[in-house]
Amino acid sequence: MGVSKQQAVENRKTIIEASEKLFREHGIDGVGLSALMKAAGFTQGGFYNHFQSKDALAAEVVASAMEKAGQDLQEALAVPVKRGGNRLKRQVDFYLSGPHCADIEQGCAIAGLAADVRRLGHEAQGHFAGGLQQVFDIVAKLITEQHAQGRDPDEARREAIALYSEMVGALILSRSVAATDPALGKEILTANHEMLLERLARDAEEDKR
Amino acid sequence: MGVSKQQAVENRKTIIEASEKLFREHGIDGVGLSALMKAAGFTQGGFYNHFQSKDALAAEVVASAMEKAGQDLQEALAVPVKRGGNRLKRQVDFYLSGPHCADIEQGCAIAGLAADVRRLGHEAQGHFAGGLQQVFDIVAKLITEQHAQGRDPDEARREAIALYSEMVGALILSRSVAATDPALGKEILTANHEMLLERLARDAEEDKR
DNA sequence: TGTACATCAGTGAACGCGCGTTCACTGATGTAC
DNA sequence: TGTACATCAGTGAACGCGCGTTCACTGATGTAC
Repeated sequence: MGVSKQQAVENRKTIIEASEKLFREHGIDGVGLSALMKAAGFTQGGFYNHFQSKDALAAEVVASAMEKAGQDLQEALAVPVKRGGNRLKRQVDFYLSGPHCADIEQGCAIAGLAADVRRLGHEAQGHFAGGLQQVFDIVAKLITEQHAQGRDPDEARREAIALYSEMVGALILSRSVAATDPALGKEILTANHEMLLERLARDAEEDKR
Repeated sequence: MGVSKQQAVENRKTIIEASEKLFREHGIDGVGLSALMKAAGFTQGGFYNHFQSKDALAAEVVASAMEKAGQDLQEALAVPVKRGGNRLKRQVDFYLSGPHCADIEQGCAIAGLAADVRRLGHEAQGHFAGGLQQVFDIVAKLITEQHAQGRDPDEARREAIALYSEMVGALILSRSVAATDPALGKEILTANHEMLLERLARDAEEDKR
C-alpha cells in the first residue's frame, strides 16, 4: 500500500493497543491474529511486518500496558495535593469503584493481566515484574506522604504491597462473579473498600497521638 | 472395551481431576481434549461418552474444584481447636506459604481459577460464585470464633471477604512474577503475611481491653 | 529539482497443524428369559 | 443357573475449521544520482 515510516510506527502502536484490549477481555489464547489485526484496522497478512510472532506481540503488549500503568500512577503522584486532600484515599476510592471494576479493557493492567502473564514467555513476565516493582514504589510513596512524620521505607513498601494485593484480589474476584452474581461482585468491592478506608482512618488517628 | 458402570463413573471423575490440573496450569484454552484425555489415561474419542462438550467439562471442573475447596475449609473448621491454638492464623500461614503458592495444580482453587472463570460459560461462573459464597461463610465463622465476645455477623463477613481477597491477590501476583523475579514473588507473599498477622494480633489485643 | 530505483507496510491467498467434534467399530458388562 | 442379546465406555480414524505463519504481489514512500 505504501505508507510513510511515521505512519507505520503509528500503525504498530495501534495494533498493540487493540491487542491489549482483546487480550484482557478474551485472554491471549482466546483471540487470533486475524481478529487482532482486524480490530486495529488491518488485514492478517501485515502482522509479521511488525512482530516476529504472536508471543513477541504479547510481550510488547505487556510492556506497553505496564508502562502506561506506571505513568498513570506517577501522574497521580505529581498532581498537587489539596489542603486536607488525600491522594492515597482517592486512588483507593477509584480502584475499588464499580466503573473501574467494570472497565476490563482500560482499567488496571495489573489486575487485567496478572493471571495470564504466568502463562506467557519470559520476556512478557519480565516486563510485568518490572512494572509491578514500579507501581509498588509509587504506592509506597503515597503511603509515606500519608503520614505526618513519614514512614520507615521498608514498612511503607510492605504496606504498599499488601494494599495493592488486596485491591487486585478484590477486582479479580469481583469480576469473576459479576456476570452471574452481581450482588456478590458488588459486595466484594465494597467490603474491601470499607475495610481499607477504616484502616487508613485508623492509621491517621494513630499518627495524631 | 467394556467397562462396568462403576468403573465408568470412576473414569469420569479421573477425567475431571486430570482436567482441573491442566486447566489451572495452562488455562482452558491452553490445553486440548486430546491432552486432557491422555492425562486421564484414555484416548480422545471417549470424551463425548462423558461430556457434551469441552465447555460442559469446564463447568463440571469448576463445580468439582469449588466443592473440594469448600470441604477442605469445612474440615479445618471441624478440627478441634487446641488451647491457645488459632485456626484462622494457621489457615493464613498455610495460604501465604511458599509451598502453597508454588502448588498451582492442587492449591487454592479460587486463586487458581478466578481469572479464567470470567471467560467461561454462565454455568461455570455460577458454580464458582456459589463456592466463593461458601468459602466466605466459613472464613467468617473462623473470624467470629477468633473473637472472645463474638462478632457482628455482617462485620465478620466483611472482614472475611477482605481477608480472602487479599490472600487471593497476593497468591496471583506472587505467581505472576515467580518465574522471572522469584525474590519479588517471595516478597509479595511475606509482605501480605506479615501485615495480616499484625492485624490479627492487633485485633486480639483490642479484644482483651 | 527531476528521474530511476529500492524499500517495505500492506494485501489476500495459501500452508500445515491441532483444535473440538463425529463416527463406525469393539467387546466386556448388564439384562431378559 | 445358563444362554442370547442389548448396552455403552472405550478406540482410533476422520471431519471441517480456525489457528499461527508464509509468501508473492502491490504501490506509495524514501533514496541515489
